[in-house]
Amino acid sequence: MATRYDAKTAEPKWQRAWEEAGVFRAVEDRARPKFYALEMFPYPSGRIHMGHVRNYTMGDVVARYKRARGFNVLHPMGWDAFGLPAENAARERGVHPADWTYRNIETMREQLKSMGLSIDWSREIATCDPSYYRHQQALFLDMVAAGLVDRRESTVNWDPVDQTVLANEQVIEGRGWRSGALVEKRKLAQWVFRITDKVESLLGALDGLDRWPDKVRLMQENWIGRSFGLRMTFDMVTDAGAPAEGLEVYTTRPDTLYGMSFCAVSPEHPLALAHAERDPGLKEFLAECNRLGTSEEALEKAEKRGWKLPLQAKHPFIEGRTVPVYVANFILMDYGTGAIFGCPGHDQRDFDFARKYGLDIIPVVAPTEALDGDLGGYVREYGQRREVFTGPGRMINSGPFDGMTVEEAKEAAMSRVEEMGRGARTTNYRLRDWGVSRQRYWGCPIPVIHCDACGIVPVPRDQLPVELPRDVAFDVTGNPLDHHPTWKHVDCPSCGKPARRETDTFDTFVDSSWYFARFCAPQAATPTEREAVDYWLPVDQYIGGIEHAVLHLLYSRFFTRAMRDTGHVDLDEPFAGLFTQGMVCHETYRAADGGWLEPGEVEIRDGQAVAKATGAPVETGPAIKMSKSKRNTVDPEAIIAAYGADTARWFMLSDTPPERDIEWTTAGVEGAWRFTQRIWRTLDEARDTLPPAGTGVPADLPAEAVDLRRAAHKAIVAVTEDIEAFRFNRAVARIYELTNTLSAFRSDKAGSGAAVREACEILIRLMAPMMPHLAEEAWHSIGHDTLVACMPWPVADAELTRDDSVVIAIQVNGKRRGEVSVPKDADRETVEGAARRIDAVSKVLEQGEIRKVVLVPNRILNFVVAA
RNA sequence: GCCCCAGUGGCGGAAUGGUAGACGCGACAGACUCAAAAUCUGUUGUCCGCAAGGGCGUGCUGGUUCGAGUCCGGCCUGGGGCACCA
Repeated sequence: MATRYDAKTAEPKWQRAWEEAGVFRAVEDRARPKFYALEMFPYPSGRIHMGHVRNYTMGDVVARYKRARGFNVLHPMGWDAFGLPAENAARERGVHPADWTYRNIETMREQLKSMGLSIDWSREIATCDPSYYRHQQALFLDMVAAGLVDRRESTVNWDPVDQTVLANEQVIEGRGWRSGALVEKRKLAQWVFRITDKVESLLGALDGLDRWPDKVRLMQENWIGRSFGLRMTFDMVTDAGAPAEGLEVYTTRPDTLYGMSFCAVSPEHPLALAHAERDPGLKEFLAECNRLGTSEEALEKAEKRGWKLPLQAKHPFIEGRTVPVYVANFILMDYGTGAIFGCPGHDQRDFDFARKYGLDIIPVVAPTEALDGDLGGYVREYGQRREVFTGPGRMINSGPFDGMTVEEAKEAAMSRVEEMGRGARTTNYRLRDWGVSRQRYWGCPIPVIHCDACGIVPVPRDQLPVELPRDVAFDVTGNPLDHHPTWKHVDCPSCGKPARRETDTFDTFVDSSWYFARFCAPQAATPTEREAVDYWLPVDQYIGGIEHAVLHLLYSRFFTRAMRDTGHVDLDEPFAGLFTQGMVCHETYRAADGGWLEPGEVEIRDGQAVAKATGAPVETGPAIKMSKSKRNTVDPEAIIAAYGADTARWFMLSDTPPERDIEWTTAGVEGAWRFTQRIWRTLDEARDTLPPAGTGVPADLPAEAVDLRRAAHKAIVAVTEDIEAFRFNRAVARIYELTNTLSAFRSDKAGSGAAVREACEILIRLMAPMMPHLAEEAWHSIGHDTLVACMPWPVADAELTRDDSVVIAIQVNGKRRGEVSVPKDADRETVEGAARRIDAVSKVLEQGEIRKVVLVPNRILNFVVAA
């Protein structure tokens, strides 16, 4: 009889058994309810990391659990395989991006398989494979035909290190999200997806995503940034009094029009550019603004600067009133019209600007306190304040609007401007169209041809895929495709004359915006197979990191809509359920010289962390996200080799709620490993007393055995609820409880063998989604020749999960004074009588008069006593 | 600056407005052992007490309630998101 569970031999054995039985192969079956479980697919960077282990463990628990619940489960895996690191590897190590990528995929596939995931590997896809990206090219052509794509000359964020365009979403604090380089602005023709065409749908449908975290929905809402306001045009005159072209502004505070004391335009505004032609000082000012760009906003946070134009804007409501017009560094060209009117009374930036340039500060909204008090004094002192009033109140200094609320005044002002024919109510969005052109080699080629005679010509369908050439040079900056001697030279499909291929490739977010649909029929000759996607989509449970809360998830939602428009799917929302898991963290270790040490290089001697090699003391830092730069990573492969996959999986699920960050600790892993052994030992010890597999539970059991059954059946209810609610840490605690109960039970108790067998089998099946290999080994060891992976989820017997008696807490004035055990649903008299027999209770009751007795059935009894 | 979220033992964390601290880690004590490891048993919020028992305890502070970790107001701290967004 084995006394130790040997993961090293058991895990590969059961992985082979699952594979040979084809347990996880998904086949459409309309007779059964489907469940599509998906984790965000990995970028093949080289090796899996602990974040992957956590992500895929959670997904695997869900997939295995749903399978046991009778669902036809699709649980695929693929590779987000295009991207910059492959090209960097080519530059740095001379290895071809394709070779580097496919080699990494090989390695990582084996690593993932060693985790024992219930993946249907027959559906594996890699986005860098022509068999995938040819369909992406076809989708693009369909989207062009459907009017969802534009080619636009636009100002783009240019990453000078990566030599590529970045989406606004990819610019973080003014720096490229991958390179970290300061981003510059450039004009470039590029392809854009018209995501703003779908903005109302993308925003409105968020409400229906009730199985998404509120946080993610809120982040998407903020990203889309809808606001309601007014576009209006001011008449303009030159300082000399000559008429000039009108200025269109956007405002969300038309109620404050009477407080207007200046207008301002963005440094990129045509008006600013036009005046700069004649004004060298302005030109220099614009250059300075441009240098600041979108970056370092913190540096210049307080510094609001303007340049006065020789123009005046006429107030639309006040005859004869004009205000100066500035170019100001805080106006964004991309938002609204790139021009504003300033009301320093009720906007902090306008206020700061007005103070700096000595402009009028006119309060036009007053809070109730001011209205009730000395309003004149309030107005006189307003300009001396440091902060403006932006709250609700009533209008002052505003002619016909005086006395209105802010909301009423907004309506009134907008109506009046509209009646005057000077403007219209509009809805404005922060969201901008999605530029997808990248000057990269290792991406999906954009399937168009530029012809001098015909313009832009789509590549004919029968010529897809446009394949990447293999022979490219990486020792040049910019796009290697552009430098290829022959690839871009083709004949125009339309007129036959020499023409040029588009050498830009797609943003890799395009690749990941539809892969979930491709998994439904990965071999299909068309991008999707309608039968398959209609059956499998939407993804029922999607799991990934919060870092994709905006970009990937918003793009995928857009793409699904675009695929519906082009007939490839018949739904709007790709992910019915979303879960965002926390990061995996670890302590950091720093040597005296400032260098970081890996966890494996550090040990504790006499309570002090020291470097193993030198014995020198090491400074221990707080647990932060595992990263190569801080060297606080732990290699999953080493952990799996040392402890087994089940231990790693169990650790990932224990203790910490899945949405929070988890700290990886050696003690924790060892604890998880000890538990696998403990389960094995417990089952091992019970085994000899068990009746044969398949033996039913007799009706006449000893009382202790009935208690054991109760514990087991209650565990079914609890674990089921916890898995359904993504509370894996609690499910784990329930399994500990059941194990404790089982190991404390004297299994030789006459006549209770069947109950012990039942409890063992329940324990094995409840832990199977989390520790699948151990479960199979244990299942086999107690006499089964089936696979747990194919067993249905245990069903709790309601008779056994119901309690006949309950313990009720007795309180006096809300303070706990004792407890009584009474039959379930006992009436007030019974409970109160039992409570009065408790000394501690009766003693206190004697000291005062009972005013009230509150009974919460089966929970609590509270005497309210007056002293 | 604005918008979210979170503050509970030594630690990770439990707790439909109803017995705060489940479960795990760590620690301590004991058993087994020549010894250690492993394993098993017990204790483990804090203070007073030999004990029985009692006082105090969920960041701070008010409130609602018979009853608040949970709900409401104000504050403090930490984390995340957005940001010259008109």
